[in-house]
Amino acid sequence: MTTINKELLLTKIGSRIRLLRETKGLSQQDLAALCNFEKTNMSRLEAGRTNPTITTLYKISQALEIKLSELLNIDEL
Amino acid sequence: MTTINKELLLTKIGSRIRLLRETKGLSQQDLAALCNFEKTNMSRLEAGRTNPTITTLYKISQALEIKLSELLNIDEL
DNA sequence: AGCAATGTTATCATGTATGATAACCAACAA
DNA sequence: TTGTTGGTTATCATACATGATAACATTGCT
Repeated sequence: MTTINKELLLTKIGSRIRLLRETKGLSQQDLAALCNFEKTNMSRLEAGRTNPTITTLYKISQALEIKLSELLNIDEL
Repeated sequence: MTTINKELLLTKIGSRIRLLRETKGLSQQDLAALCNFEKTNMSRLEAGRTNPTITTLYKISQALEIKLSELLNIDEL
């Protein structure tokens, strides 16, 4: 259980969202729409350029039809 | 996979943190110290009176020595 | 060539999370 | 009584997430 820094944490989560989104064949636009926000904000999230709140991540998990814990199921975290 | 409202989401997460904290025999003070913040902020979090960022939740998971996905492993979410 | 789709960055206003301090309550021990 | 521990709430300043718009680059299609 090694602690990683904030930047790495955020990029890992962003990459995880991107992976799951692409697996479902959705564009950033599509996923953003399902979450009721703009594609620009999805781009920012996936790039790890923001520190999302749990409600934002929950909206994404719902749009991806997975559990919140699955969205954040990243080996290193 | 039913969508719940924000307030319920936050109280469920707060309760989850409290449960895990008490299971480890830690006071709010103890856990807050491990996370490098004040006990008042831990109280606020557990009460669901704030919408935590993922970095805050990550700090807590590290302090509790569990994975982030385990911290958020709540049936309904 | 134009055009639509996809994704990115910059920027802004507004709301709110965080970090901190102080005041308070309850339970309990000295 | 006094002091300690555990927890709560109110409040404040500062930083930043969110929601939104605009501008831009690519790619691929017609």
